[in-house]
Amino acid sequence: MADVARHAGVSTQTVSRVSNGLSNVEPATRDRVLASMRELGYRPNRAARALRSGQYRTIGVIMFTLSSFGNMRTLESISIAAARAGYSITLIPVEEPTQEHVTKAFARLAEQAVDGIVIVIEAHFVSQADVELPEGLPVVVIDSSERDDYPVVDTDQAMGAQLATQHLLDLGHDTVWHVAGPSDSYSATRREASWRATLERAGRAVPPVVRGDWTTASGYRAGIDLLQREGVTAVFAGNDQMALGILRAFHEAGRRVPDEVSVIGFDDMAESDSFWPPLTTIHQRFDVVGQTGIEVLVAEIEGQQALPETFMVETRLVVRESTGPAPSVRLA
Amino acid sequence: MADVARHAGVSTQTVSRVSNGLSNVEPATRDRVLASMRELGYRPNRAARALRSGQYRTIGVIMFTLSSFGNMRTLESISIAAARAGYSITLIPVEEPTQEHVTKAFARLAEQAVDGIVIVIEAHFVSQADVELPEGLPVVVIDSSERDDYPVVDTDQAMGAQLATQHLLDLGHDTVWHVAGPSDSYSATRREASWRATLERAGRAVPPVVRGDWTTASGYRAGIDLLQREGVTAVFAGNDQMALGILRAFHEAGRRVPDEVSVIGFDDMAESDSFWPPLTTIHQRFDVVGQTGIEVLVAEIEGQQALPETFMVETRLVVRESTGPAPSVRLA
DNA sequence: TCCGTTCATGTTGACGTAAACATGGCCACA
DNA sequence: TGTGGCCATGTTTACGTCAACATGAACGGA
Repeated sequence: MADVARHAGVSTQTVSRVSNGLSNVEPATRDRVLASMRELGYRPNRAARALRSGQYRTIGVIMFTLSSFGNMRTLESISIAAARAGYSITLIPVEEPTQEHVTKAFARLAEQAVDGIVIVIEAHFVSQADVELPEGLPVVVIDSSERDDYPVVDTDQAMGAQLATQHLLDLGHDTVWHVAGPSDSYSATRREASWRATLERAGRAVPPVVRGDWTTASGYRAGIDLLQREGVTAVFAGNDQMALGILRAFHEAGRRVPDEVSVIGFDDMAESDSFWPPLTTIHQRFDVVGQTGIEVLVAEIEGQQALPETFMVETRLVVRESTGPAPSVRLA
Repeated sequence: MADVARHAGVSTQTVSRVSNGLSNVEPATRDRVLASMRELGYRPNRAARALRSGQYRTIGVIMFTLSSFGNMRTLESISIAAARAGYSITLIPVEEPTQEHVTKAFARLAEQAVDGIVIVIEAHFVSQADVELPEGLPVVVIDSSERDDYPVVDTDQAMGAQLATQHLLDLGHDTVWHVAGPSDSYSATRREASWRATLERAGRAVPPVVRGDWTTASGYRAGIDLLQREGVTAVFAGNDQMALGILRAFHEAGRRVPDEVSVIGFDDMAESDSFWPPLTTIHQRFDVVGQTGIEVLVAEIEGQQALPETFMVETRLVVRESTGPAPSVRLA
């Protein structure tokens, strides 16, 4: 900066003003400084700027590494929304979904140079983690339980599960089986509870839950399990990957979808429309979730104390070809 | 820091020494300082540290937003490897794969506080982009053409395409059709060239290339195209997503896989083993690519000038159920 | 006992930037 | 013509940390 100032024949302060686009600089001076900056290849030093201003213009994102379609999409929209708001994204990965690694990740986070953080981690890990977030650091929590300490942005899981279950009931199925995600997952339990509530509200029998772990392999196992049960005509899978595994199990057994059994997923992965058959599913607006998260966080960083609040993002039913009328209805 | 020093009754320099784990501090003093740090909730200021040392301990990653399975996996392994090496990751997203957005992203990158950068972008965008990388900034390029200015880490695309093509020839197919990725993609053209070379080396006819754009939808269109051609018994898809689209087109037309036509993919997505039928494909070691990239970059940052060099990561054939003997062979 | 060495700890200054305050020229209005 | 105010620009200083040098106590060997 001093070099630029000397080269342009002005003071460093003037260079600083030009660099920050402040108003009160003579156009001629500004041009001279800009020319010198270009010529000397000047780049403002972020560290010095941050040290002086106390602002890093950086947001930390802590998440289970991009193992899932949803996380990946969320991260994508977070990073784009942050870039638009003039913030960088620092990624703090959690190597494995264990308490130990979550705690480690939060420790790394604590020594980061960030103005605020986005937490995209299963709630029970966060609460159990030996977390010492720097006081006063703005935080927003995504896809987790409601909290009274931080704002939360979440997909309306209950609405989605209800849409899925109701869709199948509307097609004439007596009841709907559910292949749920792991019981320690907040999303999984919310979807499961809403599925159950929807069945009960309709006065239907609630079949036992088949438990998976979000992977296609667990879906496949669940599918084999379901094949051995009587009267399974409709299955609501906790996510699209498990739905894919279920479809595979049904194919292998020669069980026709949707003629004999309907399958619905949750997420609407990019590939779901090309599954065989194309998967009826619940579309999640991960882009909206990420964007809203950043908006809330930036408001917290730049504005006043944001009130802890929960922002719900809607879901939408996408009907494709893996769901159809119940077999008995068809016969009638 | 001054508060901690006062509280512990030492100088700030001693606090600094404790904070950095330097050797020459009396154990009793160290404990006293640590206690004060804890009590006052002291966190070292990264900006000041970076300003003083000239090191940010941060690596920038510029990539087309996590649109593809491969990018996502690569980013995952990059972030974990970086964390292990004591570096943070700053993500610089490219909103859309256009020249304009790539240039914008590089502009943002230039004002980042990073010690080095990983470029995960199609080569032709990088060369055409109006890129002014800060001089002397260590760089590693992933999944791109060889360069003489920066080290490159790349999957051995040629080997993978050869494995795929040869696998189908070995099964008795007369030739192998190819659904390629976009012609401006470096990976796509390398796979295509290797497929062609393998066929020619075996003295087989080289069918016209069917062009896709990596998406399942384009694979579906390619599949419909292939259905109208004569003598298609083996298809090598440029990636698993297009393979999925092809499978769907074949299913809809009642063409049996692999009895009537074999399909092989490239990537080995997490879901590929649950496609119907489970997809034979080429497994890419994205984890190794990311990890190697960070190793090379960190060596460049911390060590001497790394010689520009290309690191090849091997691929591997994963045989599942979407490929089988050629129909004519079966009849014989 | 004296001097040199070692080691724990303290003092000073600089990294690059920008806020706060200072300066001096110019213009408008009385 | 004098005076007050505005505006472009300059000067000073502090942000938090750590390298370099300074200090002084303790200890060992002659």
